[in-house]
Amino acid sequence: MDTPEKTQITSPLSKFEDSPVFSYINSLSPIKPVKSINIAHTFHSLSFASLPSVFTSPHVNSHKETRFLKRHNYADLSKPEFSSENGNEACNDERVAVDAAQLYDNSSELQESFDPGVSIREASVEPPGEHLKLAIELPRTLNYDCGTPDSDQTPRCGTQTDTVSKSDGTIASLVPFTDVASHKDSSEGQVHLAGLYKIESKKEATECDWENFISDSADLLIFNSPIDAEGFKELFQKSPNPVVGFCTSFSEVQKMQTVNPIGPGEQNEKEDPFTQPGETIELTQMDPTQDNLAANKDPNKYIISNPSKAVSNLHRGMRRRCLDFEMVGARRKNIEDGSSSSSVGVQSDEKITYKNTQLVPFKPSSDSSRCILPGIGLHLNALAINSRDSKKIKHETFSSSITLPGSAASFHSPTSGQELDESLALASMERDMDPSDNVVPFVEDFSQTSPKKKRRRLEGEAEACKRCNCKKSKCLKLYCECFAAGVYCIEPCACQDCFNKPIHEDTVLATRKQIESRNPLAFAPKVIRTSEPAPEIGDESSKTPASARHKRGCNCKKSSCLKKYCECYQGGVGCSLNCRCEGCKNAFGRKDGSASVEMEDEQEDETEASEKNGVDKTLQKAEIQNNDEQHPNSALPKTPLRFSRPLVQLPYSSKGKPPRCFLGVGSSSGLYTGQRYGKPNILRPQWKFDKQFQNVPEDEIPEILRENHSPSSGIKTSPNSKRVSPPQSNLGSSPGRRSGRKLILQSIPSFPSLTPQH
DNA sequence: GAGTTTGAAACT
DNA sequence: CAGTTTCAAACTC
Repeated sequence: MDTPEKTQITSPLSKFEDSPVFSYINSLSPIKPVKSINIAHTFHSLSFASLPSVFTSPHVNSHKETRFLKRHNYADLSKPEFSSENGNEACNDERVAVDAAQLYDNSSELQESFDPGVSIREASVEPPGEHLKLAIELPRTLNYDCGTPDSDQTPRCGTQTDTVSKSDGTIASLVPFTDVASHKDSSEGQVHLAGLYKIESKKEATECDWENFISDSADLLIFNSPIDAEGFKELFQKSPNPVVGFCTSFSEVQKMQTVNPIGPGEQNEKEDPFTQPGETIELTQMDPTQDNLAANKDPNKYIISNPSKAVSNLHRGMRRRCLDFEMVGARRKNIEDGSSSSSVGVQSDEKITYKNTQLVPFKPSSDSSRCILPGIGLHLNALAINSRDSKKIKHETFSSSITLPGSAASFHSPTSGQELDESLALASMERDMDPSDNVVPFVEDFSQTSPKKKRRRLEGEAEACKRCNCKKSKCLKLYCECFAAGVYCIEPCACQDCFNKPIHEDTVLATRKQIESRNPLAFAPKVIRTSEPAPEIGDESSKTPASARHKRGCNCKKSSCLKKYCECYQGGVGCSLNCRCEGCKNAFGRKDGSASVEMEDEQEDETEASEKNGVDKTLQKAEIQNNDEQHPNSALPKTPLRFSRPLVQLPYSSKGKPPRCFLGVGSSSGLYTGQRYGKPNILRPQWKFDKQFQNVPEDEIPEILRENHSPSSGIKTSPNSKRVSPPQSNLGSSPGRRSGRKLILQSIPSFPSLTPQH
């Protein structure tokens, strides 16, 4: 502990322990000093362990060591009994370790003190090196954590945490805890983790009822991130070392539950910056047996150990714009930063979980950008992972996660990618977007490796989300579909040097602002829809078939507006006067207004349904005419994304691409910001949803649109836009003017955008 | 899957 | 504001 208080306290304590008086007292007390305890491996030992922790003297260190030793011992010792007891001890040891960490300032002292106690136990079983190593590392890590203001000391250490957190403030607090612990292992769990507590009790009953434990823990874990939980499960199940003592496993489990990918040893290594390289090396060498430690030698790796890998993979998988919990993200961030505390950090996670289970849905944190959706699974935005990496990860695990609000956990089963896709799709389908929801669930296809393939695949499927393939734009320009849609790039994206990721949030937002400064409507939906038939839209537009129009109009020269090159066509809208296209043959409506399939339908139907139908018809016709990819709305029913809301309602089919999965984004900037921005505006990705006309009942119309802006008005506002001015500007200009007709930006209202958040 | 075409976006 | 370049999607083979 960096804190002087601790050090002060510790030193006296250590002195006290060292003092003959202390030894004398120990001899008198029914409880024997840790050393003796260690030998006995009995509950008493546990209680003792707690005591030393209080004192923070070398005993503490010994305990730490013992903990690790215990692990090994367990490994060596197949006996369940020992394991259970040891586990208890281990827990105690951990606590002790924590305490020691606080005291750790004098690492040398710890080591020294540590040696004797440890030697007794360990001598037989393990090489002292490990213990020393562990002891050293732990205290360091702990110290580190303590030093960091942010570090969640309490949460980090499941049972241990309590002691740790308390220790920060006062050592005394530790004492009671230790006492409790001494009585029962479970006591620790009680203090901090109810869920854990159960587990511990189970331990006693059976050494390794891991599955049960996992299942139990899973519940707890789910809230944090279902993925993690599963990952943990996998870890446990897969754990190559059955040997791992119960205690060890338990502690690990806790850590794992906490979502900390890094195992204890690993964590230590990460924290290594504090540790001296030489020491660490020695220790690792000392313990060749410990896979985790050895593997973890690489400080750069988040997770080395097998179990940790699974977890890490899972986390990596969750990449997308949305984060499960900020907490998680924060944690990860911390980890990345190196600030993350070791095992302690993990434990903290646990704590958070059980405490915050409620929180899970969503935290509006400062980091909000990451967390878009409440309850949405988080993609480790915090972790800056290259899309490439993610791809790699995919193979191992479902790289991308779907962030479904609420139930993310359910979806994150470590199943095959297809299953995930399906589950995701289902989830998305099941999940209706609440008007309040900022985020729109997006589903991604994990199975596909190449973006194109994915895209195509998804195209067929209404659900698919778009993925970009940017190579030079860094996904920070409107060229990038993801960026344009206001969403972060995700694993499936094949982009290179992508900056459109949560890690680069600042850059993304800055760029976004910059672009908006140039063109306020840059992120506005490209297609504007009118509730009523086109007449409003433009002079000619009135003739145009589609109720919706492209805000800027197209500029097609060669495609005759019959291919997706044409944004109007792509959006399923007819060309309007604003269009400068040549040889327009837009199936949805020619610029000259000649071909309007929809006109009739639209005129008749102002209602959503009617409009939709019209759209569908138009689309169908278009297909017929063009033989293009587009499918009529028929896809709609299939679309997983069908949202209760209008946003999603539009048939994606019109576009070859399914609407991209987007996170709900509030204002234009909002996509990235997500909830931060406060208003749960309906966000639509301009994206392809926009393009498709959506008839949105007024009710459904985003507040922004309703309240303020007639869409048209918004359009007009664009100062810069040459094109920006909507062709329908006439329409838009007067919201009230035309009977009830409303022009609505399908996509998220970008206008209020950027500013609100920051 | 690679290469071409296309038009929007960005730049000058 | 117009012209040019850049870019990535759409498309073709």
